[in-house]
Amino acid sequence: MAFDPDAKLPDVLAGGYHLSTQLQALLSHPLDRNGQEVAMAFSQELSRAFVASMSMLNSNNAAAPEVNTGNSTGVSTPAKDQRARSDSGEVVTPSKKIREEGVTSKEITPSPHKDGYQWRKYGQKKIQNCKFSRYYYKCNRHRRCLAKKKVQQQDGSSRGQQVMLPPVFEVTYVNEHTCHVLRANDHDAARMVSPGTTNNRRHHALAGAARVGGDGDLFDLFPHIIGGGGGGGRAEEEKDAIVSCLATVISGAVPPPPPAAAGDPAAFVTPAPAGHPARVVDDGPMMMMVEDTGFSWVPSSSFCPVEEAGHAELAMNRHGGDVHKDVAGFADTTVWAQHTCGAWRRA
DNA sequence: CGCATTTGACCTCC
DNA sequence: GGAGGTCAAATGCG
Repeated sequence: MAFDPDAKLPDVLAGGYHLSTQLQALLSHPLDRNGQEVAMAFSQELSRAFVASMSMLNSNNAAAPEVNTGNSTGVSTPAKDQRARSDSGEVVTPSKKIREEGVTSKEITPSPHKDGYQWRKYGQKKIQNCKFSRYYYKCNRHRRCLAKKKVQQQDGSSRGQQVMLPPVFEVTYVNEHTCHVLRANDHDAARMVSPGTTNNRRHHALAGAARVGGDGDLFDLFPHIIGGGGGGGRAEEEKDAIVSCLATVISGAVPPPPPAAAGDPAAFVTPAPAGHPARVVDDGPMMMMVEDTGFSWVPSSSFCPVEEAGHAELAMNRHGGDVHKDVAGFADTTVWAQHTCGAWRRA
């Protein structure tokens, strides 16, 4: 299957979804050599589908207003409107505070909370000419971390999709994360007082950050990955990671766990680095405290957790129920259906 | 009871 | 004065 360069995003995604279901069916049985080759072919097509999709998203982000400007499409932009569009278009007229602090980066993502950080919501604002409210978050990893982000859901209704697509969010990062240094200092200070006790260490970490999931968190596990906040190459890294992970999981012929029960939005499956218990800080509707081993922050194939998925199926337990996430989960509408921010919460 | 979220009020800028 | 951004008291949840 080749992807028509003129195909529309919904078509490509639908094709990718179809491929994934075929692949799942194929992988549900032990594979002989021939079966592996077929699976590899499927996986390659699947990779192309995702690359094509991301390429379309990126190109839309760069030029086309239909993805980037919410529900205001193609209208003239007087000065007043430019301000309203400042977070989604080329024209940015940030407030004094934002200007002083500086916008670090922007990205369009279906999973605005999957960036490896823990965020605390501190505000919500109805933005003029925007269908959805804007949400304001501060880094919750350290009280003194200056990093912030704004999350604005794009109006998907104008995209004319024929299949269900996840909502797209524009995430604007403001200020670099300083929590690494702050946390390191805290850890050093903790060691000075009482070296080598995890309880002490946990005590000095931010309460919300250290409380969940035992010792390690993403900083501890992947400090080289979760470096600065909102790096410029994030999208490219995501793409590479997705392609690499898909190729890896298929080439390894790792059969995925049984698909989640239909209609259960909380049921998704995730791979995880072996030996590193993944943590769901919050799987609530807002997905406030993230992160798990989601693809968003995995920068390179060298750290693809999927390689170990076969023996490290991750069970994230919360409220007595197991929550799983799979490599296919990022394309699974059941994931995004759970956290469309205010759109469905306030309907 | 502690913490996160909500939300109206307030501040600043244009 | 309107709009975006932030604050902080109120509220809800575990």
